[in-house]
Amino acid sequence: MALYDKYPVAIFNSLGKKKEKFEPINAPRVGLYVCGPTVYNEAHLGNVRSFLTFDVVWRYLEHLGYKVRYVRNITDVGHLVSDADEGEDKIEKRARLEELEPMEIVQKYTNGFHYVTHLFNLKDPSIEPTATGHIQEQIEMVKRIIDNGYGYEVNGSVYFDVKKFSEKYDYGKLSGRKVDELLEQTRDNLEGGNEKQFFADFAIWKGASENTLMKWNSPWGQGVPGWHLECSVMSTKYLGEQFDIHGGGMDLKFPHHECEIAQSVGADGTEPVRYWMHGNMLTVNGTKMSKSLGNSFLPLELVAGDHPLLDQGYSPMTARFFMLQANYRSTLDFSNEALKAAEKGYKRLMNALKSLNGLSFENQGKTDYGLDDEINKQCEQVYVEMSDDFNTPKAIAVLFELVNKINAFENNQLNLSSIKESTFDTLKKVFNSMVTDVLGLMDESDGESNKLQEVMNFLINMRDEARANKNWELSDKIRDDLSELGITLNDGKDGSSFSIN
RNA sequence: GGUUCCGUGGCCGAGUGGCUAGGCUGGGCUCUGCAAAAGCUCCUACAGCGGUUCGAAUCCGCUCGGAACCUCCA
Repeated sequence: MALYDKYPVAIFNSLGKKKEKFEPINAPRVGLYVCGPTVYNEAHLGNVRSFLTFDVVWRYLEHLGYKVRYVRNITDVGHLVSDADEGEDKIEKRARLEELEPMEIVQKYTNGFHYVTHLFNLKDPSIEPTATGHIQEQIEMVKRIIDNGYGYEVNGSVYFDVKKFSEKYDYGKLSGRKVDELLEQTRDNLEGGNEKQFFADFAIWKGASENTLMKWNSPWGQGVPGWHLECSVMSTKYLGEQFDIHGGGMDLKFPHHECEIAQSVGADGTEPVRYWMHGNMLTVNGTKMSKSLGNSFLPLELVAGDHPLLDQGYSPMTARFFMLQANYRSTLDFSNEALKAAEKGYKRLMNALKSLNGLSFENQGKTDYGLDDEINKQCEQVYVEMSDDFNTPKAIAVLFELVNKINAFENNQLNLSSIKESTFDTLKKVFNSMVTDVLGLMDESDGESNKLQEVMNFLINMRDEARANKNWELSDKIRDDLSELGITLNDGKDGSSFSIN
């Protein structure tokens, strides 16, 4: 029996706004598509949250035994500044500012993005396709949309005919919008000089002007694909006309994802996505973190603590743990207090992990069935919570209940031999795989060199001698001086150990 | 203006009808040469008002406050 049968996953589907049992189209294979970054500048911590959410989704599904193909794109053309169909290409604009080739910008910020994902221990996706690498496929899709009567050409640009589409299909069902009301609902609906027949129409191919750097040949002249198109094209190409899960930030729900649905249905007549998942925003003082408000910070600023918002630096794993302590569908408010609390909690969790792996089951004593049963139940509960729409905060809460048990075993406050060996094995397996493989938390204190270990052993031995001779003056000096260097000594029953702050 | 969401203890943050979150902080106890760590334990909240119900943080209504989307954004 596969783990995914034992712990069936429920996913909150944005389409319908309720939790549904997750049933892949071709189990055990799962297709997962997530909208990646537009690489025109550096990713900030808010961006990281979304990708982290789906990193854990991917990790957990794989852990349950699914074979997941995770596609996360890089948008390197077609994303326009300001108005979606009127402005300059974001990357091209940046290229002019930095006096670089557009593709240099793409490379630079793609590299930067990868640096960030690795910093936070996000796994590299199965496929990371780019929009510029799929121009031909995008042109083909535009053709199919036109052939089906849902696209029209104006001056070398092609627009998606939302009105026509909505005669037969429900445009707006994902975001809860109604086409009839869209016009009145918009604050500024009088954008002048528009080629569009209906203001809600969107570009699927945008004609390029003479001096544009980024442009490709097409049946409608030189131009660039519309922003929404790449995701439809690449998800279809690598995951099929219909696939399992599509993820992204809340702010992409409309218009981006709504347009994706329209394009796929308009081109191929197929509803593209079974389960839509949307992550919520990271906020600062209750307001969305964004560059324009100046309340965002970059990962390196986070680590260095080099930003007015930050009292101190926080490690990437502290931030990762912090974000996983909240549900992905809730906004999460950033504050120094909260991050400091997360830092301590994270260390507590990792120390317990280290302790657990240092424990070995010696011999079976008299079994405490109450304790044995409790540990088994908590191990199962972690899966139950994760399977309930990837509820990381609840799963972590259960893990902390296990931390209490582990620490008590470690310090002989509970007797390890009072549980069954099989229970101990389960505990070890579940705790390790959940913390490391699924939540993706790494022990950052790793990398202490052997030399340091040797020197510390030397100091600890020296202090033990002093303590044996009741030379408290010397033993306390060693401990206090080390403490000033950021190394804490902990005296346990089986001798002293040290940890680096 | 339209659509949607949220308001939980000192802080963060789970929780959709009856039972418990969890982390951090603060108090107490145990252990310890003293500390630290750890274990145990205490502080027990659901914006306000009304309604439904045997019973509501949880459902409904209103009020107040905040946010997101409608325009690029994870």
